[in-house]
Order: sequence, then C-alpha cells, then structure tokens
Amino acid sequence: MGRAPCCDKDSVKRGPWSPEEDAKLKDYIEKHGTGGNWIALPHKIGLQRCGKSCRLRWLNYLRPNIRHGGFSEEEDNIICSLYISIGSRWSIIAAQLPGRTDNDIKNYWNTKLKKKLLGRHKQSSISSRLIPSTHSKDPNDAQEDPQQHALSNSALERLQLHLQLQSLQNPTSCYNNNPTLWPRLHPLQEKMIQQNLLFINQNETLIPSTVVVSSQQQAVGHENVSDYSFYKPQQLDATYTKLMTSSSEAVSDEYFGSISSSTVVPKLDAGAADLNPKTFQDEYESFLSSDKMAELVSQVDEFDYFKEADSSKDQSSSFIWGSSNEFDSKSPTSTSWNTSSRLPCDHQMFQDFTFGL
DNA sequence: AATGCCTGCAACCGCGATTGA
DNA sequence: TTCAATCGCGGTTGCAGGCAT
Repeated sequence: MGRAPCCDKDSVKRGPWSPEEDAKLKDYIEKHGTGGNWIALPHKIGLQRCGKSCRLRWLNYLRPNIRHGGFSEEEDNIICSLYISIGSRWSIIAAQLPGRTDNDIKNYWNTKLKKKLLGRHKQSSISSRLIPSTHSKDPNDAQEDPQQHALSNSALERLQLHLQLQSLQNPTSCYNNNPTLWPRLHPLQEKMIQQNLLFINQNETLIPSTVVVSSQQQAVGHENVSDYSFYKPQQLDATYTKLMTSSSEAVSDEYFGSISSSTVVPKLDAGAADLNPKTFQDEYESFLSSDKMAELVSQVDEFDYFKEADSSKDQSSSFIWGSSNEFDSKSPTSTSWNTSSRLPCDHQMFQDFTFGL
C-alpha cells in the first residue's frame, strides 16, 4: 500500500502560478502568517492549490528579499566549497547565502556552476558514462539503475572537483597535497583514492606532504562556515578564479607559491617545481578515462550506498560523508533558520568536516 | 520558415523527519 | 508508545524560449 497523497490531486490546480494566485497567497501570509499549517492554508485563502505547492511558491518566489539569478563570484565560491565539502545539502548551502533559496542554488549548480567547473575538462568516456545529463535522451540510460546514477553523480562530481582543485593547487603530483584540504571521507575511501592516485604517480618519486595547520584552522567557535577550511576561502578564491579564467596549463609556479604563502598549502619543493604541469594534466586526463577511475568511482559509490543503508537502521555505525549523525538528528531545516542564526549547528560539525575522523 | 535540440528554471514528487494527539 | 498529519528536503520532470540546422 502506497503513501497517502497529501491532497486530492484531482481537485487542486497544478502548473505555473497565475499573478492572481500569487497575490492571494502573498497578501494572506503577509497579513496572517502561515498559521503553522500549510495544508490548511489554501482552503482558508480559497486557492485551488496543494498546501505543499503554496509553501514552495512562498519560499521560493513570493517570500520577501528573495534574489534570483546574478550569482556573484563570492557566492559561486561558497557554493562550490560547500558542495565539495558536504555534497548536495542545498538547504544548508542556501542558509549561507541570504536571499537565495535551496531550489535556486540547486538549479544554478546543476545548470551552470557544475558545468563551469567540471566542464573545463573534456568529457572522458568514463565521466560521460557515469554522469549522464539529466536531459539525456540516450535510451541506454533508462536501462541503468537510477540509484546507481544518483550515487555516481555525487561521488564522482565531488571526486572530480577534488582532483581538479588539487591539480591546480599542485600540478606536479596530486598526492603531494595537504590532506586537511580534502573533504571528510571515510578512511577507506581516502585510502582507495590515495591508492588510485598512486596508480598515476607510480613512476614518480612521491614527495612527502608538509602539513601546516593555520591558526585559523586551529581556532574553534567559528561563527560562519566560510571561516572553516574545507577549502580555505582565500585559497579557493584564487583557485576558483584560475579555474574560471585560465587553462590548467597556464597556471604558473608563481601562482602556487603565492597561494601557499597565505594558506595551508606548502610551497612546492624546488625540485618538484621543475616537473612539467602539462605532464600532470595529461596524466589527469588519462586517469579520468581509465578503468581505474571507473573502479574507484564504483568503490566510492559502494561506500555511499552502505552509508545510506547503515544510517537508516543504525545511526551509530554509519559511515559519515560530510555530516555527523548528531547534526543530522538535530538540525533544523533551513527555512526555519533566521538570518541571525545561520548555520545553527555547533562548530563540532565543521571540525568534523575540517579535521576528519 | 520549419523543425529539432538544448538550456534554464519553476514546479512536482516521494521519502524521511518531526510533531502532537 | 503509537500513529497519522504535516513539514522540509533533494531529486526529477515538464515546459518555454533560445539556438542551430
């Protein structure tokens, strides 16, 4: 037996809202509020709409101080940083961008920002196979497991963004990087990634990474998520700017030196700087299209799958990707957060993200 | 001009979480 | 404690407009 519908679909209007409906809803809520019951609201107003539809319309369009379009570079940075760190938790991301809705950000990410970042690299066979367009007309797509798709999208996209940012931070070896800059993965996930990165660096001498934790990173009690070093904001700004404005080949050693001097990324060894960035670029492209990448993605997917399966039955044993169970169980929803209490969860959550397990 | 494809976005759907009787 | 009602979220769909052929 299926779930009972929230309303009688035959008696409610669907599709785009008319200006009259907008005016009715807006007027009523501005005068009386929602009354704490969206389901009852349309009946009070005399709207032939589902309560959920009214809620969505209000939150995403009619609510005061809503901004549409015109995302700034700073907003892009925040969205990118948070997506890499916590995934598609649009409500949390939206809570960091006043006036933006989760729906807007989700659409913006899916239609523009993701393409800006991931699209810079030519689509390899593997990525095009594992990240099908939501508008794909390929009949073969329909034969694949939709859940597999959902998992692959998130896992692979975030992995690709990692690699892309890592490749810009250090063109010579993505193994030679500060692990604190990586979003929080399960140890086995990290191990798999590192093992697979070894695959592309097998003929190189690996350079030990110097972990430098900034005072900012050590601090506690941050008020804003941008204070946290998922990808440190100033580092991300520079990296992001490079992503948007130049090819990887054009990124100079000077650039990496300037970043490392102000953030947690150590300046490259003189020897390492002699390596040709183009070589890395080639290896990276090769890696993305390799069977190893496919295997890695499927392994990461398995962890995501197990995480989700576990969390549904045993919170204490679940793997964690970008979220603590404590946070999950307590977090209010984004739309209930006012602007003065953005990101209401305590800083432990972000220590989790930042410092790993 | 007609047609088909692509893109962006508003809206919908289903599910898990929360609430309160 | 149970369970129905409701909320809120993330994924997906459908449509309108732009663009290419």
